[in-house]
Amino acid sequence: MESKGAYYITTAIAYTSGKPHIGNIADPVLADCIARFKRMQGYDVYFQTGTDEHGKKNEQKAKAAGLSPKEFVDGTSSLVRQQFDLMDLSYDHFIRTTDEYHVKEVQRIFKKFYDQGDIYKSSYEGLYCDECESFLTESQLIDGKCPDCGREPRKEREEAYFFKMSSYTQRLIDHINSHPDFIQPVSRRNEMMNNFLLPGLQDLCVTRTSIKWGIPVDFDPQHVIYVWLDALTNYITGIGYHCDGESDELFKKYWPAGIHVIGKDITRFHTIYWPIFLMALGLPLPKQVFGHPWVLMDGSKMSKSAGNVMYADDLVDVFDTDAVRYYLLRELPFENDGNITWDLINDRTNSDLANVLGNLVNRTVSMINKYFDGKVEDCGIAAPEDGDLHACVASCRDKVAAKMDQLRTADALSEIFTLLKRCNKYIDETTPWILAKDPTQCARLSTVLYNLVDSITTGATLLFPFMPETSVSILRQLGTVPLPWELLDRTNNYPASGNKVTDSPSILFERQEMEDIMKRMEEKYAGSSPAPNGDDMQKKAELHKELQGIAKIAITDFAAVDLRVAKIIDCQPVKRAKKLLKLSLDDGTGVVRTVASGIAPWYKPEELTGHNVIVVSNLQPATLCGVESQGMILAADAGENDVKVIFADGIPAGSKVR
RNA sequence: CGCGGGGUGGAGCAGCUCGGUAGCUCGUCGGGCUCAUAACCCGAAGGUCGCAGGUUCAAAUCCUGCCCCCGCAACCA
Repeated sequence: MESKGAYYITTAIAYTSGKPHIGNIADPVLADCIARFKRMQGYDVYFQTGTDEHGKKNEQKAKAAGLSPKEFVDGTSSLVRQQFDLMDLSYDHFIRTTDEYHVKEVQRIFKKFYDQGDIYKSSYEGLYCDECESFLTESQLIDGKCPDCGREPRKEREEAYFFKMSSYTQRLIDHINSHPDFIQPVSRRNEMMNNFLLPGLQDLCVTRTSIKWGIPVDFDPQHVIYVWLDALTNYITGIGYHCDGESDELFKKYWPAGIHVIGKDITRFHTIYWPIFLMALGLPLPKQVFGHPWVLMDGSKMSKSAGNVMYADDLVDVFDTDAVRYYLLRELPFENDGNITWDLINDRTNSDLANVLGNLVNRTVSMINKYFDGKVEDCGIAAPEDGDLHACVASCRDKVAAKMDQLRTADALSEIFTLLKRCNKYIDETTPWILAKDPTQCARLSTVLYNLVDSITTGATLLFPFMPETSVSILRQLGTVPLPWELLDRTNNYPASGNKVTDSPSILFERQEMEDIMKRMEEKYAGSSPAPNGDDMQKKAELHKELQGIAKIAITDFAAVDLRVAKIIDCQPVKRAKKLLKLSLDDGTGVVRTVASGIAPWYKPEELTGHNVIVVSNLQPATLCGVESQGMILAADAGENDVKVIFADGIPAGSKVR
């Protein structure tokens, strides 16, 4: 097949602070689908993904785990890669920002920017809080004080390198205006223009001295190159770009990228800073940046603290890789955030994959075995009802391609399923089981079944980018191989005679009931009790996992926490704070203890006054929204978005809790 | 007045850029069929498109105000 040209596709590189959840996986799955589709169309595709490994968060997590930063990210990077591989991603290269070639090239790029005047050394002057070791902006201050600790910040200058964004702003605005497809979806483009570009860009601080775990500026090593210049450049370092020399063949062939697939939250970095870095390097800009929406767990953002995280490996255990891929590609919307729950994915898998697709293949193969001993043959006995089927099949390829051009994987899949449903309908129209009873209709029956096999072959071939394993499996059962792209808009591609379908058809997707799924998850996380529905089951499994994972402490550790009963003598809302209540407590000492507590959404001040609560009395004081909090009161997360204070009414103030 | 996104039949989504019979999937109900994974096919019910105004011959779509939800940020000690 003649190549239609090079196409370079990337995902955002995943941050290595822990195991990626299903929402993080959606991005590479989407990119993989596009990559596979482009390959099928005849493009010469290079698909890169990887991990972003520097930064303070990893530094801290590594320390907490008692590992060196590199040891830590080695572990999490391979965890990411495991999850990716589980989803059958066809990446050509997996880059790590700790890879030697990347580190060296980033340093050279930095130097080049510096030499040509794009980066200058200056000092960041601002208000600095010694306690929190961080710079604050005017707008962050609360009554002129640090919002975190309430201390008076002082003016401080810190040496840092800045990238002169302003000099490229107009060029970027012009580029975006003249390339309407550059930022997808369109709503993101408007957001970038109105909020960042038109008001004018500030120069970007591109180094830190407070971070150690990163790529040092080689000519000024106490500075570490800050995340975006490090992370974004992976797209060119990964294919062998050399800023002060001849780039590798790979780079010459594939740059500029056809598309960067990213999550919507990092659109700004990919559509403003990244293009400007590229302009400064004198490189062409990527053709397209797609900031896709998120996958939400039952309507809210997945997060470990909320306990609503779903992982690819758990889902694959239950539904298989292709079903999970299918769900993500079918349900991840284009504009708005999508939703995932165990029930939703099971419904989708049962109705689309088991009923429509799996059953179609199964009934077709079964009939051919039953009536013709597995042999497929077109005896050329056409009938009027064949026409509509043929038209549907022949038009499918271009409809799917049109949707894929717009990155609408959900709509593309829906086109393929229109074809599959048409096949099911064709079976009803032609009633093969009736033809089979009439020996004179034998040739017609054979043609009907041939038409079915031929149509499914087209459908299965088109399905490949979405569900590669399933596609191959269907074609194998039909005794054939994928069709070349050029033939997909025609019918009668299947050999007119000679091929045989498998004599032992296998079930592609088993129908599952939620109860069975629960049982399996229960076995996996033994100890959880049966649950009434899938979401609940998920929560229990997560909770069990969480409790297993918590390190045991010694009794002396617990003894270090001083808990006292205290009476709430007054309670006031805190101005400018939505969640905080300021409590005045009598802890038996006679001195009023003030505690700020984030319970305002659940309690009115007057409901609390007079009650006794348990307070952690020896907690390091901290200031929240200008209120110095001397301790914390105990409360429980009683459910989804519900907090209950633990009352100790009837116990005298000052009593020690142990 | 912090920034941003959203509210469409029971559920999940599309339609909104460029106004003109509200579409898809699941579920429900009724019918058909028996090759097949209680699968498949046909039909039906079900929506004043968050609320209130405005522009217009015409508004889910454009404008204004309000209500509610969700992210981020901040304030969960």
